[in-house]
Amino acid sequence: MLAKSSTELVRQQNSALVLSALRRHGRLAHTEISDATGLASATVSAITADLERARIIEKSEQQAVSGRGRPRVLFSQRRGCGYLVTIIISSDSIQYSLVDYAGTLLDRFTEPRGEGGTATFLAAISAALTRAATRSRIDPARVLLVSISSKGLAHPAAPVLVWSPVFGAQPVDFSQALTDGWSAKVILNNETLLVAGALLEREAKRKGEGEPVLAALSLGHSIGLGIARRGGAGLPEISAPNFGHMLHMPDGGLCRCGARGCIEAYAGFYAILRTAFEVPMDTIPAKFVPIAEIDKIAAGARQGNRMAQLAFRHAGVALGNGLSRLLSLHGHMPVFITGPGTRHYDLLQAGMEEGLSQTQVVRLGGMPNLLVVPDEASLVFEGHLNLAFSIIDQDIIASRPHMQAAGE
Amino acid sequence: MLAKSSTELVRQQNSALVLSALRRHGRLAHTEISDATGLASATVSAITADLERARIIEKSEQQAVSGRGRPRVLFSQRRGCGYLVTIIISSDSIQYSLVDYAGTLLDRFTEPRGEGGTATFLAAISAALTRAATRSRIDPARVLLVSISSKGLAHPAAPVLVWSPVFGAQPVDFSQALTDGWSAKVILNNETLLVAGALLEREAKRKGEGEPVLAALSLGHSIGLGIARRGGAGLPEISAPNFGHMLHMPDGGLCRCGARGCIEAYAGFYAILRTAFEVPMDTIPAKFVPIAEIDKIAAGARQGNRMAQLAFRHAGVALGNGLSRLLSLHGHMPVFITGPGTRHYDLLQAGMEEGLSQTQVVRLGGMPNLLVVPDEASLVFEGHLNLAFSIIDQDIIASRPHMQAAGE
DNA sequence: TGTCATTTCTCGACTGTCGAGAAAAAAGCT
DNA sequence: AGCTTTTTTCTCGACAGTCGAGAAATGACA
Repeated sequence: MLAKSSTELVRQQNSALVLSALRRHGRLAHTEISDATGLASATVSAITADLERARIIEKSEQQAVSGRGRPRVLFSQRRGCGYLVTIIISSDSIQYSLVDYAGTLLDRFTEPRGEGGTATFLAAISAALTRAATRSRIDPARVLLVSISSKGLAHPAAPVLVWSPVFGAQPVDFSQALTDGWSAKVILNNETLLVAGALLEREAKRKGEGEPVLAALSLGHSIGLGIARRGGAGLPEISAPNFGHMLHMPDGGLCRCGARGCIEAYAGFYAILRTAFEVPMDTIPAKFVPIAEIDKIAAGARQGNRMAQLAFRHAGVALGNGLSRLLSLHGHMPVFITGPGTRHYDLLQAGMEEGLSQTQVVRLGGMPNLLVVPDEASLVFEGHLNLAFSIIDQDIIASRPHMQAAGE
Repeated sequence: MLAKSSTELVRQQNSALVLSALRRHGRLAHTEISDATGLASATVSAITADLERARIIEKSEQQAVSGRGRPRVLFSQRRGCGYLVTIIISSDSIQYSLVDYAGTLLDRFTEPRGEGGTATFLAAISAALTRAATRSRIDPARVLLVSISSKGLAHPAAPVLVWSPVFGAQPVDFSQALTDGWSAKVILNNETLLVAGALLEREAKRKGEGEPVLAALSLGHSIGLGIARRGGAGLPEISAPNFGHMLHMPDGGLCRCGARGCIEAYAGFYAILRTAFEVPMDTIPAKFVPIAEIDKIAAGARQGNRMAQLAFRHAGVALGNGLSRLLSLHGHMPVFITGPGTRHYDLLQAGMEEGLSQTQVVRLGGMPNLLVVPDEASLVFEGHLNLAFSIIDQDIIASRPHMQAAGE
């Protein structure tokens, strides 16, 4: 059933519009907000007055010199309105970032990922969270959101890691990482999903609207994929398919996940290693492969080593076949390739194109655009900020029963 | 960018809500509308008055006897408000249905699908359309929508068949089927997409809300798949992946589409025939296989014929592998199986489960629910009506600049 | 014939957007 | 210095929409 609408929802929607304009462009004057949102000047006045009264935005100190005329008054988010913590979990370390409501980074530190089970893992995160808050003298209750990303499969609704390279099928419930005094909402997303979201936003900024849909493919020890789509209402929809463990080849090579024939079992770093050294395909894969090892194989391949070349070719074909299936099931879209594996994209490319070219969608719609974007780390953080602040803004607006007097 | 909102959009949204309630339940009284939509009684009064003035709905003649109290006044769509034509294209025939705005079937006839190219094909449709209109003495200008379905790949935006079993990659633009005097919008959708939409609606009616997402799989000469999802705003999102021609096996059997290794080349009727009779896999597939032929093979399989059994098993594995990839890329969901091929589901089932069981998503999330729903034809028509009327209602509401006086 | 139960309709309060013009405030000009 | 110009912000009244409460309508029932 559809949802009913009312005048109050109109105000909510338009307030969200103003906040998102502020997010996208940072510090805007009254007229600029009006231009960016399409709202009438009078409406912008009403909304900014409300938001200012509610201490969500504030008139900026520094005024933009605009030449003649009445000087502009710039609005921006009130920094102290709330805080965000992002946690980026990678195979060997965990990076914590504390960000204020205006989007500026206040603190960042990285801790090695310890040994042990999920309990000690969660305890370590819990401790790090408290450390982050106390170090910047911030009351944990004022942290509105903790945004976590990891490789692996996240539960669609709850902040639970359903499968991960490290803990396997043992679920990790991150909501347990919040101790007393914390009231933040916790979200967990696949890392490459955030990359896709960030790329969609970047493209939209670069050229008006940009791609309506795109995929991000992360190449590394494991294989990740995210899809971002500009939905009907204008807000982006992002999803993280389980691409790395999609079936590539029935009864194929053994994968870390325990299944056989996953894409990752052909295109992950450990798989490239396995093929290059002619280790049997049913060998339990290496837990961790230093990137230097892969670089060595790549160097060999570039110098003519047949098995090394074959390893990359097989990886490319697995990726290409997988992408062809992606296009079959999700429609045509450009693919942005990122992650440490992009260093050896030259060795993968031919195989990928071979793996793609056979399917009907590619024969009809042509080869998809394959673009390499090496700097994965900044994309992940960008994706965190995009997603987290859109949720925070939404929550803040929705949680105010009636704007009315908030006192001054 | 988000869209701005305004009070007028609120009215549009709520009018649509009222109309959709009327669609779903048929003939409703003031209070019932209020209950179904959640709108205040006064609001329902305002909206129904508007819609009545605009001659979109009308007070029904027959009154429901409700016991004591002021008698209820039932509203329903005004039949003459507009008309809908649905065209269901199958491999050997084309079925035309004329439906009035209230959803009642006025006329239906089926014509054999002639020989010849796209031009004669379109001309035949054009002629049939005019015939449908004149036979019921309806001005073609009052047909608001022509909703077409076919197997194959439809263009996401325009009513163009990008690939079809009959015409191959030669595009068919159905908007050319409208001659002078017709002003209807034309939409084209994959047949199985409509099935998925109909199933989603059925499930929602059966139990509150029902499945949030489901897939429909159609088994026949070709293989079709549709996905229906209850979206964030409550309105269903449906999509038709190119499942039948997704890659099953690299360098595999030759498919009708010209590619190799498509799922259809293993699970379509012609593929079952090919395997059962041990015809080489690179043989150009049969244009058309009578269902009796498949029934014969199935009977043989049930009596122990090894090759016949193998044919169905291979088909099942291809479908199962394909579905496992669907779940990997779209998340877990139940699969409703329909089409003439369901008659032999008993022979396919084991292979499908084998093909599904290997992948990580299935190992983690369990085997998806596989449900057989044989009556495909009524699902297709139901899907046409659901989709068409939601579009028609939307258009009607949006196209009225300002309700105001519409005269009496 | 009068009362009752139930539904529909109407009124006033409230919230929201919009366009137009008034007010503000700095730069430029004489 | 004082006036004009220019640009931005603010304010006011008109208009559209929803909602709750209560009035009006109307057939059933005693």
